[in-house]
Amino acid sequence: MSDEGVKEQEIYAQRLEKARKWRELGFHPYGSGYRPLHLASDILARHEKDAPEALEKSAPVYSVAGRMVALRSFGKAAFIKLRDRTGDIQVHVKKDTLLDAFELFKLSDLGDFVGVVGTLFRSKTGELTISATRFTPLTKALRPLPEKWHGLADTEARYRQRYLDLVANPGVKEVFLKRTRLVKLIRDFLDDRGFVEVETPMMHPLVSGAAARPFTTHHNALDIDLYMRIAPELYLKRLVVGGIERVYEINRNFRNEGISTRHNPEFTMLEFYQAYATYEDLMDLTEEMLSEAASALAGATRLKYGDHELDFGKGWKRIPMSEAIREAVPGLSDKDMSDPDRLRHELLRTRHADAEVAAVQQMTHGELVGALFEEHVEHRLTHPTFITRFPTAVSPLARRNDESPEMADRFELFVAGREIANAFSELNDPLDQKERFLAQVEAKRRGQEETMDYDEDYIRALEHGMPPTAGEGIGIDRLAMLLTDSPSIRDVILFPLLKPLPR
RNA sequence: GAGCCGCUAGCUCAGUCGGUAGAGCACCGGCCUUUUAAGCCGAGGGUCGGGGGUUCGAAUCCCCCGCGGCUCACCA
Repeated sequence: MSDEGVKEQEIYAQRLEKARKWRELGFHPYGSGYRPLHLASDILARHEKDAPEALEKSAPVYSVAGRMVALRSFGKAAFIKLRDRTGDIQVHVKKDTLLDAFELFKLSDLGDFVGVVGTLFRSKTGELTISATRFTPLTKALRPLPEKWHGLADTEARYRQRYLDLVANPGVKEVFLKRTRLVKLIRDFLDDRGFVEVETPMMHPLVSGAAARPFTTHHNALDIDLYMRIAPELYLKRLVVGGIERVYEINRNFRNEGISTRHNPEFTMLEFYQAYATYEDLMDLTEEMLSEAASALAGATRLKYGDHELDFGKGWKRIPMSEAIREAVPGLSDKDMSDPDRLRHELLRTRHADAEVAAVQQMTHGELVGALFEEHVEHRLTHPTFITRFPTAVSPLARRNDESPEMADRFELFVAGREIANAFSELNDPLDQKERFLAQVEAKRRGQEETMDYDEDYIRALEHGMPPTAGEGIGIDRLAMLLTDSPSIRDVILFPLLKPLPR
């Protein structure tokens, strides 16, 4: 506490002193067992239409408890606002009515938790208000709340001290409640369709399921290094092999990469797998699931996200990646798309730095297509759009297309210029999967960091037979961003990773 | 990892040309028994992110560092 200003220490000491006086008067400043009988929003709803005279006649008695979030004092009387989990309700305290208990009120501060019993009336301005006949101190807050009008604006403080952000900034709680409703809605949607929710390991002996750099950890008793999972994919597909034909998991993935407004090192992913389905079936399913989510959470299938208006109404565009690129880059013909040199030339028009040119020179055909897509198409996909037909080279777990084996039966869903979902018909041919793993191992040997390990047991599982299956991953945080109009992933993660403060 | 912007009282922010620190809220004291950011009077509160430099004099100009935000890169 040595880094605090003199004033904050003073406030702290003053409030400690008030807590001591509460004790003297027989009230534990950190007591327990107090049970309020009513909730703020229930009371307000029940008497919404009651006229002042009617209330005066019936004089209903209510008992509430909450944090004191506003205080307007007149010396021998005051209006305070109590906040419980449902909302705020105004309380009027008067010396005449409270008698000795008025002393308890005078020893309370903004931020304290108190319990109040009293009769409901309408104040002069018409607001439903409880006139306190009993006032019970419950918890003394030793530190002051942030400024009442502007709230807590400092972004870093908001993330580091989310508890204050939640108290001081209206709307923050709403965002997180919406996120919770989103997850519940997805669970219900999948459960209704016969999917089974499971939990698979977060600590993996191998790096698998995605192209990403992992966190490493260590198990002491076994004396082995483990990787925090970057994706649950291979475990979930083992379960399909085992007969859980529809399976899903909503859980954290960990990727040891940069942090940005769209990236947190740990993020929540929905992954689901459905036997006897194709990636095309999953486009239908995704469309249904997300348009339902949008209507339920945002109230409509059209919703505002930043400067965009997004239309989640059904009938989303489905367009092969190479076609999307040709639309965006007028000079490219269908034939050009299969000519790596032509694509390389196209990419070099915008990349001039030595390192960039060198990177382009090394790219495979599939990587060139991917790079062109990211450069010319991705950011323009505002409304939900399925991009299909990804190069097999960048889809090591996806099934080859029967007509063009160099392309995979895969799609990614883009909304507001961002990837929201990634899905494909699963590769269930163990021999092909073995080759793809070997190619990954070879890529790692060449120095590529984001590659998968060879997973022998997974091949073994496939050798026992996995039914034709399609699988999908949906980034829950990013979806929550869209549905809550949040500009940063940190606005939808309660405690995003921040650099620890020194000392 | 790179670029740009920011960091001043507990909170939200001013601070002019370089002249020695300000407001509102919060807090403390006084007045006030129907307020809605209550009001009126008074007081206290500062390592101006840290360090170094220029200068008679630095919150202000220069350099280094730290932390954060945004953009880019990597990625989902």
